[in-house]
Amino acid sequence: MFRLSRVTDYGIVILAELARHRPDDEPTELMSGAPSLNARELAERADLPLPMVSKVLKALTRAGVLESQRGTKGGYSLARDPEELTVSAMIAALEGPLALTQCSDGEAACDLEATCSVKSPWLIINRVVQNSLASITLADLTNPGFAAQHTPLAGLAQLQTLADAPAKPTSDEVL
Amino acid sequence: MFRLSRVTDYGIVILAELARHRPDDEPTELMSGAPSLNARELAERADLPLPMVSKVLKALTRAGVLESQRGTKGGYSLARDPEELTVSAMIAALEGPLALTQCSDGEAACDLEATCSVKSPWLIINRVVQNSLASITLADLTNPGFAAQHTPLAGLAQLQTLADAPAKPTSDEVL
DNA sequence: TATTTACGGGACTCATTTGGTCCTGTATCC
DNA sequence: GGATACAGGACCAAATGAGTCCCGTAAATA
Repeated sequence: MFRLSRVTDYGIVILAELARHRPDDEPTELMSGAPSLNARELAERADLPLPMVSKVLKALTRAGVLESQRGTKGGYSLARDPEELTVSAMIAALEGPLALTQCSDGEAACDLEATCSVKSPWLIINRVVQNSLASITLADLTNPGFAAQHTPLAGLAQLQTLADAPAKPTSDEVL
Repeated sequence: MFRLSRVTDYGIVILAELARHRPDDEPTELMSGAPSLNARELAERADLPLPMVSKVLKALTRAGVLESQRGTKGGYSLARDPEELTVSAMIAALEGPLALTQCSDGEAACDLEATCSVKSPWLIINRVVQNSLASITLADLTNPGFAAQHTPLAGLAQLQTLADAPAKPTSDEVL
């Protein structure tokens, strides 16, 4: 059905919560570096089951999107600024590299490769989608004004915007 | 893994075969309307198992992408010109409307709707992807020159092209 | 140092989806 | 009327996904 897994769906929600929590942090933590929330707090804020939230947080930490702190005052915090974390990077962290079809992920050439004439078009499509997702950041997701700029009928204007504002490169960019 | 099903993958290959078959058709069929290939012939050309090809063809016919003819000289033919069939229409025909997450397909509001702050961004992402896929047609997929224009590093140029050339609207456009 | 808290890395179960096949019915052509 | 080919399912095995749980380890505190 051409959709991403629920883990990724939850992950975006959780990351948005973390991004929203950054600015108005408790003063007592100001000197200890990045503010953080633990898994339980995030599960409550997002109203999601704690085990799933914990699972997602672990995956995001392993992917380098989050930083974790163990112990009594432990928790999770963003490894980068929300402006530098793209949607494509979030998806890649939680689902692996974007690849719409088997033959477009670079591995395991299918047995049709010699005669397959649609391979490169799929690669093109992959790239277009990838660029689209790389042009939206976590900061955009938590910016109330962002959605208002993109009404349902403004699709082409959105595309134009994407073309004018190149995607920010990230270290874990794929494809 | 953010990929589409194998049925869709096969479907694109099959549609490409049908599109490629159109121009140099046997003269004997010129007066009988659109040229056609039957399921067995398509399975052989695409080197795919016949039952799967048949399944895909039936789905494409039900979706209105193909027209079928029963009987001894039966087979399948494109319902429209390749220039008018977009990639997004093909995907929609085989997998249903594009919806990356549950909350973006318009149905069954999830129980987080009241507090969910990332819903509209997902809608935006959906639309951007949709527009990208709607800008590439079946004719592009079978045009050898098309892939050459889009080298792996020309992602942004591709986006610019999309913005300049608005997507062709189709009857089964979704979202 | 003992205890508590919280992350790390798994294994594990259950339900759903997917990939693939097959069978019966119906329309068409000769 | 017989052969061909599409229509529409049912059906099954394998893979995937969602979700839970357990045990180990690190950090802070009393």
